[in-house]
Amino acid sequence: MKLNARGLSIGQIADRTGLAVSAIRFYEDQGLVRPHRNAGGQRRYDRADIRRLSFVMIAQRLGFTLAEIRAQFAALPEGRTPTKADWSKISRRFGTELDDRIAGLTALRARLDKCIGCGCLSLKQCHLYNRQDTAADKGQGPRYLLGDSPDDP
Amino acid sequence: MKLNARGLSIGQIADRTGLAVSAIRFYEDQGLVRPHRNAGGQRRYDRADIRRLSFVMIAQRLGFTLAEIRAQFAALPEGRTPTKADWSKISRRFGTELDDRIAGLTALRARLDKCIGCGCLSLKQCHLYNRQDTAADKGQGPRYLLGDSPDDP
DNA sequence: GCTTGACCTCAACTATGGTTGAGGAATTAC
DNA sequence: GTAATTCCTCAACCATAGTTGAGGTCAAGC
Repeated sequence: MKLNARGLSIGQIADRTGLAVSAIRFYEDQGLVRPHRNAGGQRRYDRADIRRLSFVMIAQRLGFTLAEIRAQFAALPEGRTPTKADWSKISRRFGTELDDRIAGLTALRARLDKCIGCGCLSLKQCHLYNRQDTAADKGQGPRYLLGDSPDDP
Repeated sequence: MKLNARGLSIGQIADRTGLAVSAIRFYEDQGLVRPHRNAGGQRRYDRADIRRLSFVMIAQRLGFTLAEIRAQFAALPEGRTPTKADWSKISRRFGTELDDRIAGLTALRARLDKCIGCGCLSLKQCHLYNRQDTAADKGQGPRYLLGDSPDDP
């Protein structure tokens, strides 16, 4: 095996990360990784790119979209290889965001419980669906979502 | 306005639920609601369908896919209109499932914290990605996901 | 009875997150 | 030096969750 003229091939990266070659190319399209090219036009990756791609996998597992991950990656340094401190900072951001999401889900879960317990299914205004911060709510009054009409059985 | 010859039109259902007409038709394609047709071939809905569709909206908000919602709806009675008890039973199922998801996310969040704290970013075996119940894991040994090589800085 | 609005089907298009395959070029192995 | 891999780009396709528009029909108001 040759030394690849400095850098790992996409297949080697795929083996190291467990990602499919097609997924790695796709992530490049999405601006998540920027390999350089060798004389023949083939992609060559740094070792640091393995970390970058692994981080993508983890963040996806945590429920983040590629666009969100790309946005967070904007905080990584441009000129130099990210340090452990850079990665820790990003990890903490994801952690905070994840906390918010868990809190949101927990609140939603509590509302569901209230609905089950109080017969909300026939209430005029559903605790679960009204006055939420959904984009669709903007400019609209409360809707009768779980009740057919005010006195429905 | 005529009485619609027993049943609500799709436009009336859209007004009551806040859903787009196109979405309601799509949910029918997905097997989530089964309106009957009048003599002219137009869809006519029962009042109970409003509840059904509202439940779809709520379950989606809770993070469930249409396929999952359809699967849960299989527990609703075939011949008769679902009672409040039927809906409560389904709500509790979603609640339990939601609890599991929140617990899963919380566990993941804890692993992320461990990674941040212990310098996991350079560990051989990442707590966040190894030995998970992911389909991709099957038949494969542990991978060096967040570490480039055993002694990488 | 006719016009207007609501409804019909079907196909195409949106975004997200990729995979698959065609046809060809580069690299590696022997 | 040649054969086997691996890689390249580009286009098409998968699922999920719908929206949009074309072309045509049905229902309701006056």
